[in-house]
Amino acid sequence: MKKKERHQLLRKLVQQDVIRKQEDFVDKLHERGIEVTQATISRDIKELQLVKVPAQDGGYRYNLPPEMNYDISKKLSRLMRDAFVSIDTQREFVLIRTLPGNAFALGSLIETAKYSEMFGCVSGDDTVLVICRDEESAERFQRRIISFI
Amino acid sequence: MKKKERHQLLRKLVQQDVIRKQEDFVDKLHERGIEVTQATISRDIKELQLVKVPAQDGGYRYNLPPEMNYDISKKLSRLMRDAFVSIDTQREFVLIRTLPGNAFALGSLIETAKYSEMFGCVSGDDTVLVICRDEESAERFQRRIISFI
DNA sequence: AGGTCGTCAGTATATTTATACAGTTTATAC
DNA sequence: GTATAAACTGTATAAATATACTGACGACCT
Repeated sequence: MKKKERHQLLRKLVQQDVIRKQEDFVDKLHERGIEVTQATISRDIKELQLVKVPAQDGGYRYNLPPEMNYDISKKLSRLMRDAFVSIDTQREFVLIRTLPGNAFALGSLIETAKYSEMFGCVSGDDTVLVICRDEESAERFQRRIISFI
Repeated sequence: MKKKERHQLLRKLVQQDVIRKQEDFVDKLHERGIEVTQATISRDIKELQLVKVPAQDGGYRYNLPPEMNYDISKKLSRLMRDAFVSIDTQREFVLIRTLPGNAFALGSLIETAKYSEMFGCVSGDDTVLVICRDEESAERFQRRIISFI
């Protein structure tokens, strides 16, 4: 296992799992049979510029570098302008319709952005369903998404 | 000194000074005659969702929450579209020209965004001069700025 | 072969950060 | 007023993170 590969993996992990502390990374890697220590993770985090963000649930979680988020934000903006059709809320659900074939990409971006209002997200061909934490979150989320257009 | 005020101050400090660790906050507040301990700062940071970002210089610095940066990025984008006139580099300097009266606002935004390429920044009425770390940074910085248009 | 340089990672530890607990103040109800 | 609860902070310490130091490994020489 080379450093480069590990870095790749860390980026992936930080996006798909909730990493609260560096030991979580160590554990995840151990699960995959990769031996590393917290010290190495600390150095990796420094190189990758991952950040520990205080989360809305009172905990903490590691995240991609803020700069990357610019990119995500930009991509989201571009995609929304290109493929957005409509958005609607119903209780804690937000339904976003896109031009056919674009929903999956949009869903991925939304997932990566990890909005705090969001609880989960499924996407089909022209529809993204976002499940928020509650009704209020759903409205806030809708406003956010609209602001990208 | 109420918590609210302190939070305001922390936001200001984190933007205008380089805060490497929580003790730096404590020191800055002491300088202003405000008594606080690291524990309080830790809790404040959690509430304000400030993040400790690995910096390009090998150190660390605290920053505004990534979400806020979206805003800054958006504002920058809007202002650039509205007021941008031209941009040019010369060695490690980048000169941005804007419509009269807009340079100061643009400079402030650029300062807030704290681009790693940037060393310093002065703004007049229709001109922002950005001093980068070196020639390469200057070019990278120019590309970045252009991408906002 | 041996020698030198550079990268990388572990161990041990220093440094930094988070928090349990307790005390104080401030708001709210009675 | 007094009682009770909630918000806030410091102290002490636990927990988490960063790093000095060291050794291992490989690349590239002579």
